[in-house]
Amino acid sequence: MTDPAPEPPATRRPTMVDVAKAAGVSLKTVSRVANNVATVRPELAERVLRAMRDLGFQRNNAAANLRRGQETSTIGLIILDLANPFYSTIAAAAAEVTQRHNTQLITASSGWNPDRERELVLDLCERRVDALIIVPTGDDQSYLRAEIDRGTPVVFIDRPPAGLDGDTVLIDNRNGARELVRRLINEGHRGIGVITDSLNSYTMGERVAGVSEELAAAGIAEQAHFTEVYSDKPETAADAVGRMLDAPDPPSAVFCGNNRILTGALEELVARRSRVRLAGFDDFEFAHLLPYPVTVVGYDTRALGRLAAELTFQRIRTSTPPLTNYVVPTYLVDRGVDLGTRQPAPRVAQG
Amino acid sequence: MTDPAPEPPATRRPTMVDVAKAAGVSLKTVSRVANNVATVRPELAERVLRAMRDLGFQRNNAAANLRRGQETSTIGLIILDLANPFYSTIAAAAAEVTQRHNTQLITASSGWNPDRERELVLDLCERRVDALIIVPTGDDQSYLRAEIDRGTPVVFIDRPPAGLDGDTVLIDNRNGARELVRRLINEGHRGIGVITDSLNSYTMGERVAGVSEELAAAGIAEQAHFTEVYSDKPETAADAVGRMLDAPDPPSAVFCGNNRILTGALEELVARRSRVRLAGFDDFEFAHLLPYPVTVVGYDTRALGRLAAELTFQRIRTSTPPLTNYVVPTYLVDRGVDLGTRQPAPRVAQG
DNA sequence: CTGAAAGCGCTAACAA
DNA sequence: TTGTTAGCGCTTTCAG
Repeated sequence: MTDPAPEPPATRRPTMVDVAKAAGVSLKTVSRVANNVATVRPELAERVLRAMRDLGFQRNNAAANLRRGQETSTIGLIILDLANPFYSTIAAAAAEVTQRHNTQLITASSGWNPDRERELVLDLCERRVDALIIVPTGDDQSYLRAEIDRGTPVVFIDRPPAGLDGDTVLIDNRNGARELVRRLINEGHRGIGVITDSLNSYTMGERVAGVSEELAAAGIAEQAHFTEVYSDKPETAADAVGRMLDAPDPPSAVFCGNNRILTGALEELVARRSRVRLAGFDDFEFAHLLPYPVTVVGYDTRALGRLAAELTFQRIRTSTPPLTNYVVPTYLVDRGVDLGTRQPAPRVAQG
Repeated sequence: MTDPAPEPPATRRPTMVDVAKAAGVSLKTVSRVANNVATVRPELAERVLRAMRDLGFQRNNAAANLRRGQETSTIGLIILDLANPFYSTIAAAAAEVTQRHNTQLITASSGWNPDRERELVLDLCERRVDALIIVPTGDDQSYLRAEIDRGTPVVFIDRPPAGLDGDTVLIDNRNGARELVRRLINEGHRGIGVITDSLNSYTMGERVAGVSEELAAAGIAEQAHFTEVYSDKPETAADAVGRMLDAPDPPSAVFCGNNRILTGALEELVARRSRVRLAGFDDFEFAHLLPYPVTVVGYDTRALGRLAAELTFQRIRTSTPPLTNYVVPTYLVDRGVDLGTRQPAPRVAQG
């Protein structure tokens, strides 16, 4: 009357107990083999390995980590937007480092939303990531205090945290801006237009501060035209440049705070067949093919991700050393194609 | 003589037991509160929540999942290279969908290495991801059979798997190529140059097949010049175009298999101040600013990631429906700036 | 060298 | 409504 114990459903994953049964050894021996403990008789080990292969055994790492204490071999990376090449480059560089440490990276985008950032931090902490790398947004990261005290290394990247000290890896925005403006000044420009987006962000604030410092040093601060655009659509920047050029005392050079503004401005200059000097922040993949000569501030984006990840592993190893702050240097590059003065009205394809 | 039991070290994370003790309730009540089970007296729940806040409690999700069975709320995404905007766009779109499902995405790059792909799959399976989304590389994904049978949904993206059937989300490469070639033919071109990289990849194979079909349909297959380049450096493509144009019977139009080849070819055409018709695959962010008119085959890259992720959740919900194969359509777009014939020798900045 | 028992932090049964 | 007990799959004592 009693049926034999039904076989476990085909879908169930084999556990170490199953492997032990199949190999005719104890659970512990299987565990030892799985962890490459040397003190197992080769013959037994062989039998266990065979059983593992036959059953398609895959250790449940969550269970192993649970018992073992910590070390999930997972790091959380919170960036602003993975669709943005700047951040995806950072993510790729960081992933390359974590990969070498047999650690996976969980990359999530906060989308410039501080609440979302907090949610993500919480979620990642509940997954017990070994460390966090964060591009902070908003003006308060003090909520991380508790987590850091609990021993989770946190490294900030691209922007420093607010309301809290922490390890950082930043770009030398201020110096980059200064160098670029110095270059324009050396070329003889005096009336310089400056187009930025919201100065609320640390990044843009630093860049503008660099511009201002250099203009002040040259004593030509009053001849500058500062404009802030409130949308990252290229047309907005195009309009801004247009207005500058149509003003009574137009600038002979324009500094753009980032590459979106730069390309927007460029479209306007191309359309006007202008020869105004164009320069700005951020190098990018096809910048050398822009249809207008530009000088841009470049930097090693990959270094940001790489340094942050390396610093992270350093912290995982030995905690509570002094705060570390890396600064990635910038350099100037000439990009774009100088096609000279042209006759036909240029056509800019829909973009 | 007996010291009092030492307090747990400050670093230890509080568990539900700690919370229960602090709130003066049982472990299970804490668990219920943590899981929003409604049947807890509000007053007790309040006490528990307070204790949680005071202790800074964060549930250990690994432990919860372990006990609960499956569902780690994690999906694995294996792409070829996160640093490539095509793949990071896919990752971003997929992440957006998983985020809505309260699921984190672990994105890893195989770097076109089939062994690495297998390692990553194994690692992700040991983490018990709920599903896998894979851009396959190499010519054998049959090793995934066992995993799929065990119930892990696997969706393939951009390329179909080999040695195995599976859900796929692909681009309509063949038709895109056909349409573009048809356009060139309609414009009157007969001698068409075709530059591709290694035809070993599914993607390029499909594109070239589309080109060939259309050329054959027009009866001008013999007038075509096919060239395969073996490096993805732009100069290689530039050289290839150069050789085509210097040949006895140069093409009047050139079809490039991807955007790296397209930009490489473009550099050569700009340098020669050529007016050869240029066209190719892949639209990209700043394509509308290329200093040369081009027509490219575009497609909704985000749709790839989005559809794959959505399909994945569908599969997690209800397994073993029939195989699904999405095909993302393509379209033609005109890009680049037509600056007409120009006088000064163009300067292409270092790139 | 091997195994039995305990327990990581949590949830699912089953009482009370 | 609340608590008790068992146990997820694994590793860690500690005996054999």
